[in-house]
Amino acid sequence: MTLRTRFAPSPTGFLHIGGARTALFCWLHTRRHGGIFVLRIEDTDQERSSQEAVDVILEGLHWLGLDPDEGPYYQSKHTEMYLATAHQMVEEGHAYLCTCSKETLDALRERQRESGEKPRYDGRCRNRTEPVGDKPYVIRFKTPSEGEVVWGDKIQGVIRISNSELDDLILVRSDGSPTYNLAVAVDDHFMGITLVLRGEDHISNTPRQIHLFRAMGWEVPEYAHMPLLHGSDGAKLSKRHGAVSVLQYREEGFLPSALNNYLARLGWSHGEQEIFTVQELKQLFDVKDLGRSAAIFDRAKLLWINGHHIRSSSPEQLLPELARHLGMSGVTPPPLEQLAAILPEFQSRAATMVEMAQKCRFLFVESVQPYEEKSARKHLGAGMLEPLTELHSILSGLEVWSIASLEEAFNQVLHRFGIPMGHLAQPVRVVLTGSGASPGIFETMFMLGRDKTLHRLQVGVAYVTPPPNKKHLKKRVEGSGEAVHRLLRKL
RNA sequence: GUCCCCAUCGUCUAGUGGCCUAGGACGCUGGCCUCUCACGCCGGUAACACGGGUUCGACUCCCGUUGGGGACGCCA
Repeated sequence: MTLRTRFAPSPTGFLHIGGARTALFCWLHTRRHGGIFVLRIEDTDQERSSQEAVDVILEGLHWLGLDPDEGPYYQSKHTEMYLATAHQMVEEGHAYLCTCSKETLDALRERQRESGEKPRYDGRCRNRTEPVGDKPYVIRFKTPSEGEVVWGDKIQGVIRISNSELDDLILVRSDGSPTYNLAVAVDDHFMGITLVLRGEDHISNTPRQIHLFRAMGWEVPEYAHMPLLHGSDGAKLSKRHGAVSVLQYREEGFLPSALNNYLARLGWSHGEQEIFTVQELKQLFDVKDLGRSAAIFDRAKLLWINGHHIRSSSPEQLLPELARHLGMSGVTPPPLEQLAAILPEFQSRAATMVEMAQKCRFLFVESVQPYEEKSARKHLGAGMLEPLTELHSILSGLEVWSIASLEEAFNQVLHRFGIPMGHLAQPVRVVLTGSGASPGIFETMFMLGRDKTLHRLQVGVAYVTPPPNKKHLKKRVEGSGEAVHRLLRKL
């Protein structure tokens, strides 16, 4: 029998990182074993489900590359099938009609909790097979009162739950709609699911669903309950931790390959390997190798892995994202071919695509002023006037604008003033990029191009020119350059 | 409260009775490289929760304690 797994989110919110991990493990395990990955939308709760949520989940899965082989199926379209199953169970004596009101049940639970018992329905309607007048009723499953349910969980090992722990669960609500456990069992059966892989918060549902399978005489699938993902406080990931949509990670400049890599390493490992491509994961991942303890989400390591993937990605994979983030940071991104030329210089300098956009932004803006204050104070003293002027002069006369010629020009200035490399490179860097950190200075000048480099040097010269008194300045202004005009206006 | 699950460095993990004075990775940190920032390279920091067994020998097996998590809905 071919393996069939399913990922079954309920569309009551976005797909967060924990759900994404469940989907990833399901998908990877299925890829590894040549099975079918089914997507099923669990929208039996019409009140809380929404189409927007479905769309966002689909988009998130697609971004991660976890497209289903089948589906999405919608449970809301299978209502009749669920109800037919429930009625068959009533007919065959596996289920009954319960007319107890919510108030009655709340009171019952309250009493049980107080006396230290596990809250569960007491079965007072157990023999009812017909409605009582027009009194509203729900359909309940008649859980065996004796014995226990045992299954060999592919991750957790043998789990046994005593039937005395189980409630007579509601199959159909008083408004006639099916509930979760009924819908899941029916769908898992009719969709031919052979392996139910889900979070361990579903362990308590498993014996209930197994009971439904048995009552209907269906073959019970295999189960694998994976440990949950926890927030930094050690509790199940929730919105309180700022558990956000996986799409938020795209906005923050993470690569899907990196997110998959990181998520896969939470609860799973392969020797001492840390970096995996999706291809490798598809060949290596198996749920039987999963650990049994919960893992805490660690953004620092995600960042490191993301940096790794950025470094090992081809420009083609990165360019559209770089352009997108540049656009969002307010600069008009140049054509992709032009971006391709500069991208390699930034691959080793960014942990996220957002960071990369920030770091290469200086190439595309009109002005890099105001300079980063600390760097300017440190590197742009009055003493830089002559070296910068000299460099500008030599660069102006350069016939070929290349790394080699720029280096040669630099060396001339260095030699003439007898200063070390750092004493010229840093001031030039601040003047060209506005900050004290950038790719190599020759590469920076080369990428920036002749016009922008010369212009920014000129602006820099003006910046380091000691503030003269106005009279003196006015005299100089006659027939002098743009930069001085600007300086005058500033005074 | 009841039931279920878990327990190795701060975090992710390797470890399946002797190879462990516990290995790797992130982080933090010292250094190298160096025009800056990264990358890269070399080094350091830091853990078997506790108590009983079993055994010639326990991180590894068993029991208990403690701690953490999950589940107890006409939510999924």
